[in-house]
Amino acid sequence: MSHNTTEINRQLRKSGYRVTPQRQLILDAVCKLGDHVTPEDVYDHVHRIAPTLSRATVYRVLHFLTEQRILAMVHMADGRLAYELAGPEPHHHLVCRSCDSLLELPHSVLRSFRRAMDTQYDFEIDVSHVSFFGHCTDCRDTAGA
Amino acid sequence: MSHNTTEINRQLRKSGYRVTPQRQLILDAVCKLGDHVTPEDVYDHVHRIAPTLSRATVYRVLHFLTEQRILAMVHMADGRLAYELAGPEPHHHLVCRSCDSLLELPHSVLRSFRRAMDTQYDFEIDVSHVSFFGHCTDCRDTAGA
DNA sequence: CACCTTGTTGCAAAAATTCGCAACAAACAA
DNA sequence: TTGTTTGTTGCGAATTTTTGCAACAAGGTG
Repeated sequence: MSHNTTEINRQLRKSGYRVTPQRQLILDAVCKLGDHVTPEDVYDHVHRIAPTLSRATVYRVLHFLTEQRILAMVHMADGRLAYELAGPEPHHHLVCRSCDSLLELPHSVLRSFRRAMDTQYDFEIDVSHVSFFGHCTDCRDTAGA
Repeated sequence: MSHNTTEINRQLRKSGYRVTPQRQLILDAVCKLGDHVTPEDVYDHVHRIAPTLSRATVYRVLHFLTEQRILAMVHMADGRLAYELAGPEPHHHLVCRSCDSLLELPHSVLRSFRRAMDTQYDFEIDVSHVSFFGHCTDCRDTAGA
C-alpha cells in the first residue's frame, strides 16, 4: 500500500473531520485501483466489501477527499472525471485524445510556467494536478488524417 | 454575430457532414450565449425556438462540433463541461477554483511550453484549448486559510 | 449519565448525460 | 421519377451524478 493511512487520518482529524470506515474503504480503493480511477470503479470495488455503501457516498467522499487535497481530480479525454492519490510531489498528465493513454510529467516541467503565470497574471496555478490534452507519439500521425 | 456561419457550413459539407437546422441553432446559441456555455444553457435557449429539439441532440451536436474543432470544450472548476466557439487563434483559460472566474490567456504564453512537450515527449498538445485551475488575485489570499 | 451540536451516511428522488433504435431527410444513381 | 445509401434526429430507456432529508454516530458540556 503506497499511502500512509495514519498520516491522512491525522490530517483529516486535525481539520475537524471524521475518519469513517467508508472513507477508509474508498481511499484504499483509489489507492489500489491505480492512476485514474472512475467513481464507478470505486463503487464496484467497495460495494463488494460493504454492500450498503451507496453510490452517493462514493461521489461525496471522492469530492470531499479532493477538497482536502488527498485525492486529485483527473480529466479524461472524453471529459469524464477520474481520481487518483495526490502525492506530496505533484505530477501532471499528457492525455491522448485518440487512445486515451496517460503520460506522466514530472512537476519540474511546469515550474517555470507556473512562475510566469504568477508574475504576469497574479494567478496561482493549482500544483496538485494539471492535464494537457493532445496526441501521443503513436497517434499524432493518424490524427491529422 | 461573431462567427461566420457560411464558412463553417462549407467546412462541414466539405467533410461530408450535413448542416441541419438543429446544428445551426445550437451553434448560434453557443455563439450568442458567450464564453462558457453549458449544455443546459444551450438546451434552454434552443428549446424555446425549436421545442421538439431534444436534449440528446444538444449533447450530440456539442460533441460533434467539438470533434470538428468548431467548438472547444472548457473544463469548469467543478469538473463540469462547457463549450465555446473555437476561434482561429486559440486561447486558454485560468479558471479560479474559488470564484469560478475565467481569465483568458493568449495563445502565445503556451508556445514555448508546447514546443518543449513536443521535443521532449513527442506529444502534441491540443492547440484549441487548455484550462489551468488555481486561484485568482482576489481569491488567493483567502484560499489558503 | 443525559443532552446538544455537528458531521456523515443511506435511501429515494431528481437531474444530467448517454445509448439504441425506428423514422426521417438529404444526396446520389439509375 | 423511384430506389438506395447514409447521416441525423427524436423518443424513450438506461446510466451516471447530484441533492434533500431523516436517521445515525461522534465529540463536547453539564
